[in-house]
Amino acid sequence: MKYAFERKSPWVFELPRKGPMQVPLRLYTTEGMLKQLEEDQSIDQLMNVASLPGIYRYALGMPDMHQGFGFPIGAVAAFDIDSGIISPGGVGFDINCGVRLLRTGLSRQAIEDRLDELGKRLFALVPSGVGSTGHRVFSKAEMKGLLSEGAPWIISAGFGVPSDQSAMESQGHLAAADAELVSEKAIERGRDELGTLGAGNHFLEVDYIETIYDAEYAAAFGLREHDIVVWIHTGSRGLGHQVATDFINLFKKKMDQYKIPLYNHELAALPFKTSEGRQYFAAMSAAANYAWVNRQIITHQVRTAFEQVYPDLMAGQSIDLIYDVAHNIAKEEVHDGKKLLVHRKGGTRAFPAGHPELEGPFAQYGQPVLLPGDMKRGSYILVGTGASMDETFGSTAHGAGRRLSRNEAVRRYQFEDISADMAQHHIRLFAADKKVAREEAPDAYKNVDEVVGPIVHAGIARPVARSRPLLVIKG
DNA sequence: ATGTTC
Repeated sequence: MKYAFERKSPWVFELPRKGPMQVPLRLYTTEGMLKQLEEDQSIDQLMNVASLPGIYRYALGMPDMHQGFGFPIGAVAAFDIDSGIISPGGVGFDINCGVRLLRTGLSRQAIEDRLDELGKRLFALVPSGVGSTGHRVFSKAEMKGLLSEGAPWIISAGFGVPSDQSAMESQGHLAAADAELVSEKAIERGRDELGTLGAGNHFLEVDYIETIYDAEYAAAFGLREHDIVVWIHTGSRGLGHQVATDFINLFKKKMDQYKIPLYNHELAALPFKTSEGRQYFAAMSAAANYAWVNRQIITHQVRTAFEQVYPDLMAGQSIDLIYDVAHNIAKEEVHDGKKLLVHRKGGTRAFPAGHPELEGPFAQYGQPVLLPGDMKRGSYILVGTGASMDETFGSTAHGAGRRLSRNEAVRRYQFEDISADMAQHHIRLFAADKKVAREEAPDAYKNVDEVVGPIVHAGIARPVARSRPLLVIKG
């Protein structure tokens, strides 16, 4: 073992602070997955995060952790609001990359005969792939509106129903957003990309509920065995990427001035309470609003596809949003009675019942935690717990997490083999780009069952249900 | 992740 981790429990491993580290690292994982982490730079990256000013308690790694830009993916770090930093690399390039889950109320058996047609309609109505553009271009004035207001803006424009908004983290908008701090270049990149999936790990999936782990919570979230659900995973596209690029460049220039140590050239950070820190937070919030609008337009397109393909079944039937989570974001939250800036980079909020930020049924049950796996082995729906508030700043993992780099996956897997293997499992794959599909080969990811293990055993989320794919649309 | 090397 290259690092001197102490085993706090079978699922929690701690690396004591040393050198410039202000706090220890704490990893929620297994012995086996911890060993794999030594093959990339993610532990060193998390040690750098633990060395940043104002970090509170520990730097957290989730079981899906792997190497990212400056800051690992599958990591959570909270900083004192007054003395701590904010880091664009701690949010990620795809600001408010996130996941939403829809329930259709239709059974697997009912939709099976027209699945191919559904796949084709979804593939046509939801543009995917690098550089994909949407069905309409938004004006600059419209961009300012949606960047400021988020999901409510696009729902008012007719894409969705008011009840959608109450099933979104932060109700689909961050009030700190300031559209004036999003560069012209970022706005220009974003005007024609709304309603598009993008590439990489982004996807649209039609799944069926395979297993219910908790009948009461499944019923509360409207999940029934064999029912069809739709997963949407995408973010803020080129706009968010441009905001991240703009502010990483600005931050790098200013670090010396604010005397923030640069442990790695990718890990730019500035005090939150500086004009630059606040500016990034306001621009990040606007990009987060854009991502919620993006997922909302895609939701509208999914509803349209189901209505077109199944007009008979959809008569009197609505497709409802179960929940929408952000997994690349920084938010002001209160933990241990302290105001903190929580960075979740590939981390899902997992607030429990009774949390003051939750409303409606979620106040009673806790928020749904949406944890997608790879495109063959399916995904989990969990629920937030009190232990996540006590231990992980109300957070858990965000997905299976990569096991292999994109390049390594392309070297190992051929498109035809992936497609044939998925067909064997009765999964139809619609891929905009064969190379991207090879990067996303199921075996390039950790086994989602193995990733969920430490979460469930440590109690930082509770399992509610598991779904398996039938149709996969990939960028 | 990304108008996939501004």
